[in-house]
Amino acid sequence: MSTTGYWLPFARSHRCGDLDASMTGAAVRLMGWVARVRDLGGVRFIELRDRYGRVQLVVDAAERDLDTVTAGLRMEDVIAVEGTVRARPREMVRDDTPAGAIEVTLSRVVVLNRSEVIPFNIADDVKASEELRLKYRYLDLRRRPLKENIETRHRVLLAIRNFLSARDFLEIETPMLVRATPEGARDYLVPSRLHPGSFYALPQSPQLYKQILMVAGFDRYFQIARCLRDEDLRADRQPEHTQIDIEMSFVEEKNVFELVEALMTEVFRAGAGVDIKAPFRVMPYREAIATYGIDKPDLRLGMEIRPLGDLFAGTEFRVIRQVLDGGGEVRGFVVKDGARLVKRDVDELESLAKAAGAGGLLSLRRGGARLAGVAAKFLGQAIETRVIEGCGMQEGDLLLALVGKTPDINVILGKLRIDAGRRLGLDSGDAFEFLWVNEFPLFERDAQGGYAPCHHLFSMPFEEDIRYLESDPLRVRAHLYDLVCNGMELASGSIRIHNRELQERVMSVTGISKDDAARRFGFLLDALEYGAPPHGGIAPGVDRLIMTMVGAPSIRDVIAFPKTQKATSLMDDAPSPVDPEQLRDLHIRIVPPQE
RNA sequence: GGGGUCGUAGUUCAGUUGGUUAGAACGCCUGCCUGUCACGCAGGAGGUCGCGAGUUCGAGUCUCGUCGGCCCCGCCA
Repeated sequence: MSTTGYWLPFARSHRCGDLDASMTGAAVRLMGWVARVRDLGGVRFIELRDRYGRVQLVVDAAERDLDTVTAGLRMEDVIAVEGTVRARPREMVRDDTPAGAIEVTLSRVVVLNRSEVIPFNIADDVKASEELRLKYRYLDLRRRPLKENIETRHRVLLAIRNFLSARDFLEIETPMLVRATPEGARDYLVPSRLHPGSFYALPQSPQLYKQILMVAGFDRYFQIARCLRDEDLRADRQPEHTQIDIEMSFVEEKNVFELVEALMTEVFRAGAGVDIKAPFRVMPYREAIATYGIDKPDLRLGMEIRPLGDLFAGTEFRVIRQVLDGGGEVRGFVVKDGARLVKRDVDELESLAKAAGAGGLLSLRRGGARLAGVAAKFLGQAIETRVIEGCGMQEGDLLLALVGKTPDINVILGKLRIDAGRRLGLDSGDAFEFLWVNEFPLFERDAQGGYAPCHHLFSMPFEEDIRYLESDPLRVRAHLYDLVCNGMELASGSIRIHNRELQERVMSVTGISKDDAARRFGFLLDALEYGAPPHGGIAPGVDRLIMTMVGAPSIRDVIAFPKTQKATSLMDDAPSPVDPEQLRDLHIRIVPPQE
């Protein structure tokens, strides 16, 4: 009988993960990778691993042929084995794995393929650098934590398709080669061979197409859509990400909320086996900024930011008095049991505040009936009592506060709050705190002093704010909403504009003339004139959803083949130079970067 | 575009004020070992100190540049 070969010697009867004590006595044919070899001389143990689990194989040295074949085995060799499941001797039973009570005695071993000496161990807690792991991604993906993330991702995508399909949503594919859009994120461009000098873009999102699908009468659409943006990367940003693109006709904001709440409930059950609480809390943008200094607050942290001016009123402390007299504010938040923050933590928080533009950081700790801290001696018992009571400070609680102008100090306080929460470990744990943030402004100031869409151009303004479109654009709120979970923006959507005239007015606020609009978005504007129904939608990001669900620190942990921070793939070495002939076909000449 | 940080055997790391032949653990190879499960024991091989300049009698160590990984700001979802 052959002991090596590329062709399967027999059919697989079970997976390693199928075996447990109930299988004792069964004849099995397994295939998988050698995870470990323990050679005791007279007996050799081999741990066999496949996608489903691990099982221990046993070879007795007296079995000469088997001994010879297995003596040469190395980690990650691929083998096929035939054998019998038997109970382990009582004192050898392990209860940390399903197959811990049994082992397989072999009658045949075939080496299907050898492995080179592996560059790093296939262990749950890998020690190798991420650089190495990305180069050998196929080995990294054999590790259980990464494998389980990919499995979770599959279950989530399946649950999404089932959920939406059961509610009459149609999955419709939109093009990958689309028209370039200069505003918003930078496009990935694709040169056209048939049209020298012209380019397609890879889609940043299917936004325009899904709106046009609404005009086409597909009143419930979804797509598991890949979206591509040529922007710099972060721990939660990749050049291509996947979103669940959803659009509906004849709906209001609350209908979208209800749908997504039901979807998330289903998805967290399928993906993580967790029951989440719905409906989610809803908070206007203005309140999120005022209370948390950020539009995607992590509610797990608590520590709401509050105005403190009244509590400090009448203080002789110059730093505070001058700001209050000058129309500024004192704002801050209470760190529960802030004694857990040591002096170095507080010093680093102050550095963070100063780096963000604050003059300094007020830190006051309650000790008995008094406050302790650099500023405390300028306050006096009366004000200290007022602050302790007004903020509800318990023994050991720490008040962190800034003085200055809002919203500046609020944004800085928001950063301090997150940093303090991280130092206290409040951002870990298995809770999921969902939150809708809505009533976003339609516009924000852009770098040139003009107006840019806060989100995108197509969101419907509040009816009562439309009159400020031209006179005071920043005052215009829109039916724009984000779904936030644990400080992560999980989804973003809006009710869209379905009227050409209004759409053109909004565009013109951002500096897009009617002619520009017609040239660049003419197909959408035209479509709006042929019975476009009121519609709206949302797009939850799959990668961030899985990250949040499994607690992954990096988006790379939930994508099979991710890019590095410089947007390269270390495994296949993309991007790469191409042959001159390919460039000639595309009518492209390379201009080397200037020195 | 900017800031921070890391880069030394296959891997993870140590390496003193710049000084003889750059170490350890795991992995790998050889031998021994019949109940291991991070098996154990003995021995061995294995290095362009990311790359390039510079300073110096002498550079893993100091300086400059450069490449790459990661985190952050800008940007972006």
